[in-house]
Amino acid sequence: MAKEKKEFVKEITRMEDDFAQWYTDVIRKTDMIDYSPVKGFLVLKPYGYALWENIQGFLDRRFKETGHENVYFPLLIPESLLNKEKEHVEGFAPEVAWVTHGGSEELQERLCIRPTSETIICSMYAKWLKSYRELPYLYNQWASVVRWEKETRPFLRHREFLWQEGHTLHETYEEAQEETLRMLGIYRELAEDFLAIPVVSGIKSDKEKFAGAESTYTIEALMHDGKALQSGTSHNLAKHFTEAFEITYLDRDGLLKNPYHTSWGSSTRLIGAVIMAHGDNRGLILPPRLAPVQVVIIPIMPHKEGVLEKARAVEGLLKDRGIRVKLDDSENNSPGWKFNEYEMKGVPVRLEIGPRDLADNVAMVARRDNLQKSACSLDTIDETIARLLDTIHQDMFDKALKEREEKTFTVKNLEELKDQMENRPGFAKMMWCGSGACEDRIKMETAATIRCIPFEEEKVGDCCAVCGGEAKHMVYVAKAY
RNA sequence: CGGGGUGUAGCGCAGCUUGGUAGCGCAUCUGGUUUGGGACCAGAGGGUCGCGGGUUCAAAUCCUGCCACCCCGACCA
Repeated sequence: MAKEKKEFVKEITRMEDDFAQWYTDVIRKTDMIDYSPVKGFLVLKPYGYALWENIQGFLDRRFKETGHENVYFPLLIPESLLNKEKEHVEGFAPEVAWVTHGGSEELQERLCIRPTSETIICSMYAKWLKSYRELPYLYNQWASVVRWEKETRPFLRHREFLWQEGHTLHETYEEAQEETLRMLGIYRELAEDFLAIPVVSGIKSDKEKFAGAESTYTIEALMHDGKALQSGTSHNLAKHFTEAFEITYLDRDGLLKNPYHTSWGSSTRLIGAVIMAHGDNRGLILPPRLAPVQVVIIPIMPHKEGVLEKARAVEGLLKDRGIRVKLDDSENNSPGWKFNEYEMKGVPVRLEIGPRDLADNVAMVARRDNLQKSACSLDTIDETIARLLDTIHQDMFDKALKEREEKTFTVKNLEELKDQMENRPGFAKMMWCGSGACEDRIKMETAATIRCIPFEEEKVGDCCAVCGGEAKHMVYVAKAY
């Protein structure tokens, strides 16, 4: 048996030598997903879906608070609609899936499975919008989209993923811009205040922006392996689509005008971000506000007298506080097995209650994030745990921020950038002249990309790190998922 | 699309060189003993050996065609 134990430890500690392997191991062992018979499509099992539900819950609440309503548009988009916005179709055409038959009949016009819904939504907005009095349109939809990716990875890139996409119309450019930034701000809140992942907010370069957008804003997070993950995007689409789809309204001045347009989205990819930004070699570490189970109580009951009753009482206390708690009183597995199981699944807090604790009127409290274990009086346990969950959130955020800072360097030229990307991957801060040519060179020579021009730029030099010309912006560069 | 590899029980694999009863570990089920860091004993169930063809008295094993999946090199939330 000692041998089995050793193998288990070996398997889960692969992170040091192979991050990708560690990532898929964690996902497999935590029973979040399964792989479908169709390549690139994922089955979300209860534990995986619960994570998404909690993300949905946070976003939906914030969307409603900012005046948005949920709607639903169809899965299939006629080819002619997809083709209306030129840049958009060029961007998405290579990766759309097509429906060509209805029953045994070949369709006259083939239908694409939405890779995103701008086109179908705009076609309906064109029909609906008449007057400036109806503006703004503030709609969001929860849906899944299909993009026929060549290479897939669980949560980070599949051919179908769950997401939300907001699509709004406004009277002025300024209003649309304000909306674009407001929604990016909500994504930042989600990442930092809910998932405990620090992010860099900023604007995408022209080459990296959404197909059909005037400008694209992003939040970028850094993973354990030094790669960046785009974790939410918000686009100011200006009139690109509203003109192409002839969305018009009669304004106060009696003139027919095209409204300004935004769209913004975030997806199940965020679950991948949580795994890769917080996990360790024992498995998942869930931030408390996301965790489907925040506290697991493991009764240790060689003789059972009183222990289970006390565990149930504690469960009740925590539930009354609104804490998501699970009492695992199954007798199939040993306490040791349960400890490992819930650590692997990332449950933030574990309570152990056994005869020894009962005698002292305490419970053992074990934190998942730093693996510390201490005794806690049963009299004040609900208060203690409630506070502890907030502490854990903050500590996880601080730790992730510290890690990001340790992986962020300023580079002065292409050589330094290349060196960083090869030897100590992470974010590089550098100056950039703004030219597409220099951007291409970065990508060609280092395989990294400009992640964004941050809102908070620092002047880390005077000239472009690539061409030496006059610098326009400071940018974050990294290899990306 | 080019290079390499793998298909055998739910999962992970051995067996193939040199053809001859389908095997191991985990998981599952039953009974019992256990329970403070992945418990133990005893028993049981579970297989078109990826698919098709060929050679042979006999094929998981040899030959052949096909299929699927994985890894490495060009696009992407």
